[in-house]
Amino acid sequence: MTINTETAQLLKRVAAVFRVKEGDTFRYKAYINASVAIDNLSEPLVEVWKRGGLDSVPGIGENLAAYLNEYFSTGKVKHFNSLFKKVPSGMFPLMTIRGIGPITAYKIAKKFHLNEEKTAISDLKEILIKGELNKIKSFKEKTVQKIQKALNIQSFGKTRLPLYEALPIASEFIDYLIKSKYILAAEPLGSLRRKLETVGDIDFGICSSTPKKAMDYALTYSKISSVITKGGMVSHIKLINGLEADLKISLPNSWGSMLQHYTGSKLHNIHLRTITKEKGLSLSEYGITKKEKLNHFTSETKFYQFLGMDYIPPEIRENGGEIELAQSHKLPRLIELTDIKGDLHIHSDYDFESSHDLGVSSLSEIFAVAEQKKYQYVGFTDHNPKFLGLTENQKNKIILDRKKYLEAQFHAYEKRVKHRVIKLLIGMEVDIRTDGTIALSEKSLSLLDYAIVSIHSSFGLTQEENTKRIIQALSHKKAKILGHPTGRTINSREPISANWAEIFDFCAKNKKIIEINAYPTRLDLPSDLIKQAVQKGVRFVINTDSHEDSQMENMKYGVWQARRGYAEKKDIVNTFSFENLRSVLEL
DNA sequence: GCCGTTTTCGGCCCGACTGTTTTCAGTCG
Repeated sequence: MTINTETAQLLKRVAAVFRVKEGDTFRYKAYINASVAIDNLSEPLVEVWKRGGLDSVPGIGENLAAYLNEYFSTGKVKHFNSLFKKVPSGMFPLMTIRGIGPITAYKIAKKFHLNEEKTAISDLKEILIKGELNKIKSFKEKTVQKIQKALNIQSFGKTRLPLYEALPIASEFIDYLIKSKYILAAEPLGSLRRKLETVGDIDFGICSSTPKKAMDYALTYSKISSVITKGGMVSHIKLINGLEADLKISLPNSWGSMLQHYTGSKLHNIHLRTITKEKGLSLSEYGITKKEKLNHFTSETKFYQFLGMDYIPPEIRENGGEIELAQSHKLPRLIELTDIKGDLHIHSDYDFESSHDLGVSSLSEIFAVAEQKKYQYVGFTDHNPKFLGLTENQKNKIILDRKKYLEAQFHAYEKRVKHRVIKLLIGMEVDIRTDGTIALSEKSLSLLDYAIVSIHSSFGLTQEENTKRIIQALSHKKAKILGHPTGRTINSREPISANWAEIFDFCAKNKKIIEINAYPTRLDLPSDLIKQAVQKGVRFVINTDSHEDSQMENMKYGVWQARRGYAEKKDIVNTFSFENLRSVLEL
């Protein structure tokens, strides 16, 4: 479990205690909001804490910042622990079951003395087998059945699905939906539409003039394993791969409002409604109510216009200041996939045994894809030779041979194409060693157009050590780009600890470029950090880190990530013409 | 507990769905 999931869960538990013991629904909501905000954060909260930025997280104020400070310093919060003593601990695991909230969980845990977290779920199963759950007043047959059903389909410890796994699942369902004559349009909503790095479940919006027929059609999709709830306009299902999905139907005249509503984020919508409520407006998935008249919207653009705002792209609807920017017409013009003019991090098929993780596609295969994408340049950056047994001269010869190999293929390509030639850059991805030196000699470096420097080992150094090694590595004049900066891999490796503000300041001052690595399991930098770096005037390059030609399609993931970080075309160097790029790389 | 262009008190998004209810509570997103 990541630090953010863990912290979000802690606050959710505190919220539950306020709900059941104090009856304090507002404090409950405050804790829930903070919990949601933390869960949506792409940067580990502990890193935010280290740089003193806790209160910049929406939903975290003075008090929560103090509690979290205690939590990260000592590993516990005394105030929270005294609250937890007021309830049986067994209620907390029960809350992870769909349909069981704080109140139901408390009733069950209290009645059956479920005081152990570890056994609470199995205890509940036993209670159900004995048929004793209806001993609780207000628990009739249907409630018992509902809990039984939820337990049967519960997938415990489920992790959020990476975006690249969720997207094809969603596309396949959408393809099915739009085949129906009753369905006019269908879109994935929620975190998938906002292009979050991981998604918890998938929401689908369905536009139809005949909702009942549309819903019946949708629910006959062959890959649905169970229908959890079924309503006229909303149903909740589980797909055979275990993923849960919500289906929401909208009439055509309110399609825009519905897209807006279910795209969220939750905190974006809450903030939007809070500030418009003061002007006598009430917002819902059906439209905007003003003076008791409901105004319908067929598009989101019209919806935001009615509120006096510019259209806010889904990728930044995270309650991070975008609403105020839209009100003052100062939203950034986010980078688009079509702005991209090249890819500077591709692994070639040059086979040298002393490297690792070689590419498999030839230059002509890579250039064929680049041609389709109308790229103007491609940069090859294989890993540096790593064998300890090699002398510097031997390594240098490898670099030279590789250069000749790529140039020979390039000349062959040049002869074939007459009209427009894609430019070739020969770089290398060079390790940043623990001590901050880079793993290639001056002589070898001089053979390269540029070096991407990346951390591939010793991820566990302290914040100070990592900051120092990165800045030192980037200080070399050939080191133009910091590759996959945090080293994180989604759902598997935590990012390294580093003082990013200091690194960003260094990069802005010394014109070093930070990579937004588009490889779907990396998506590195996280969007929160991109946003900070953009504010400091740092420039980025969006690279696919491709090891075969098909992976060049991953560029879109990097662009989405950049958009989530408020990056514009001018912030991304591989939107530049080749001449401007040359000047940025000092070639 | 959070938050602020009617700020340091007094509010706190909105609706669907379900179940146990004759008007509402709980959960979810």
